[in-house]
Amino acid sequence: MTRGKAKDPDRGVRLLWGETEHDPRPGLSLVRIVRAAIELADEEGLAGLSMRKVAERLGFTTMSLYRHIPGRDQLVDLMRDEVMGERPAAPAAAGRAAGEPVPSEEPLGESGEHVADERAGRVRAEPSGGGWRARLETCAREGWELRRRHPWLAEVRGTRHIPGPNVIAHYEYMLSVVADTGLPPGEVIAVVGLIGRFVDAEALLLVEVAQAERHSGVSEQEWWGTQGSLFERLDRYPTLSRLWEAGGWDHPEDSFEFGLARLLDGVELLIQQRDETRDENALCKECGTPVDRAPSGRPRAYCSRACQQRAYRKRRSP
Amino acid sequence: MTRGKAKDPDRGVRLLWGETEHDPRPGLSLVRIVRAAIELADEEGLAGLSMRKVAERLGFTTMSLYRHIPGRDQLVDLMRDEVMGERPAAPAAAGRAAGEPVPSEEPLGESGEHVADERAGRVRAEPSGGGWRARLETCAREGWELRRRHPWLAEVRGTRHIPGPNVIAHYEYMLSVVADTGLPPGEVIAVVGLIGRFVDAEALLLVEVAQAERHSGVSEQEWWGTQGSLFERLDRYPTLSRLWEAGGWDHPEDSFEFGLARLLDGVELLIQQRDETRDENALCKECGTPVDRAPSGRPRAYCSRACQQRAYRKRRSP
DNA sequence: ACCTCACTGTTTATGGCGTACACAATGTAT
DNA sequence: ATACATTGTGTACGCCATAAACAGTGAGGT
Repeated sequence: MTRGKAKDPDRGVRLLWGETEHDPRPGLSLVRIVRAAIELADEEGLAGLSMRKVAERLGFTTMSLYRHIPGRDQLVDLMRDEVMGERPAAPAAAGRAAGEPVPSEEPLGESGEHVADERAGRVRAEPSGGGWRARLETCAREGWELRRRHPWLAEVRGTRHIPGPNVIAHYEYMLSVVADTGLPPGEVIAVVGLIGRFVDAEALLLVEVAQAERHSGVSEQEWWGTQGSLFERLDRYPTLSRLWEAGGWDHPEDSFEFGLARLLDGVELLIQQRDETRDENALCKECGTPVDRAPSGRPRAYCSRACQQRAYRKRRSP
Repeated sequence: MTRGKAKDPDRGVRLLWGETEHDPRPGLSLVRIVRAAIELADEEGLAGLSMRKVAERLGFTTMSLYRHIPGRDQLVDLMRDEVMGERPAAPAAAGRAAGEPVPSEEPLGESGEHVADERAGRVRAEPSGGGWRARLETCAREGWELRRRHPWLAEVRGTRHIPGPNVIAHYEYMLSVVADTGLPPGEVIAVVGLIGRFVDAEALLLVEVAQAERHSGVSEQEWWGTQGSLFERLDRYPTLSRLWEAGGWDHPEDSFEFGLARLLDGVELLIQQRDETRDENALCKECGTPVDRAPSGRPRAYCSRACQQRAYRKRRSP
């Protein structure tokens, strides 16, 4: 894979961000290829996605695809951005980033004001109440939901995938949610990355199970049953055996829900810590110099008795 | 991949758990193949690991490998277990699970008491002070370290890899560490899985960067620089721009350290909650019946005023 | 000594993959 | 009408895993 050279390195960007030339003519077109590829990947997974099969599904030869797309990698980028444009559940109108839904060919929703000169990807409709935690959780859940519809999304690996408008819109929104917490920039980015990678990792787990079941014809349980002689050897591991007998594997936690809760808890703790630190490093309300924090007790508002007194006098007789 | 049928489903288990037949004869052997494969994967990644190249490296034909190993998948299983047997940093002697280091051919360490009838994998030397958190963190760090030595380890995907003795020993140890916290079985397993998947996901990130750099010859920075026209389009995303200008990407957090800290914080919180719950569900100190928890305030020690009074009298005049 | 047989390595072949390259058909601009 | 850009096709290359048939080699039994 990815053996092709980049004769025109900008081609990938333009395909994703360029105005969609939706010609109703017969024959191949970018969107048709992308659509067919998504269908195929939905059915057979990303490993089952091949240029040959996409072409077959469209009734063309393999090489015809290359007249529209530089190669397989760019096709995947386009597929990713396409599905990221699907609305999560309730349809949403334009947002603050000059939005207009991007799903090509037919926006499917009622057309709002057209901006059309540049695509900016689908963005969230409104802040949609709740604190950062509820919103971040919703983001994670929508990502999870999306990956249940399009499992291959979690299989997309590699760091050099060009983000399209919809991918960026998602990213922008998540960043804005976390940025509202007042965390420093580096940590905002880290939190968003952490959550995103978590969702992907968990989704990948499910994909792998499904994939193995599909193309082996044997369910996960049955398959492990086949490896009977393995389990006999596990008796000598005390913790393993104890947990097994306690039914730990019979009633497993939902690993997505469990992990998400732990992760959000961890982030919440970080935010609390930062808040405290900020308070402790607060400036004197009177003179502006930094207040040194006390080892315990209520954080001080003034740097010295003198300032405290000055402020008191001001309050009494302004 | 994985197109071979399982004529002998137990073969995989026996290869991993069977006594190592280390024949010093010339020619091929299981261990030689596994060693060569590990070298190759260390250099070229799991995607670069092919039966052809392994055979070439050993000076045999491709098909000769199949006389010793059912297929590529099983080879990967064997490689995984092999490297899991490497000692983390300080060499460790036998543990409680009838340990003996498994790294085949030559154990490399000073031989302790031989048990030898069955392999049980390398296990930790001792509880090695510190609470669950320090120990779990050490586990994660060792996993991280191992994946830096053998990056392909993170690339091993799929749910149907048979664990060998060393893999199981690691798992057993992590389970025991978390089990010590008193969490219910399902949650113990969930925590260990969560941490494990996190380490893998983060390691995979690095692998992907390195891999892309290696076989494209262009560094990550340079490559993204090539996509210049992308960044021009990102100006209209407010949060993205703000974080960019604030230098969020210039001084990024160490995503492994950051994520691990959040994760452990989240787990710690869970454990605290469970402890409180346990206290709240504590039994009456006098009569033993469960105490119903109050919505707020100090948890009650007695189920009723009557029991509280009885206990008080006992204390006064025993 | 001879035959048998298991073990080990080789040769050949099949079907899959991404894509480079030369060629053909078609519609548009000059 | 001619030149040209666009679009689709056919062939070919090198890579992958592995199935199947074949060949050499040494051990055991007769």
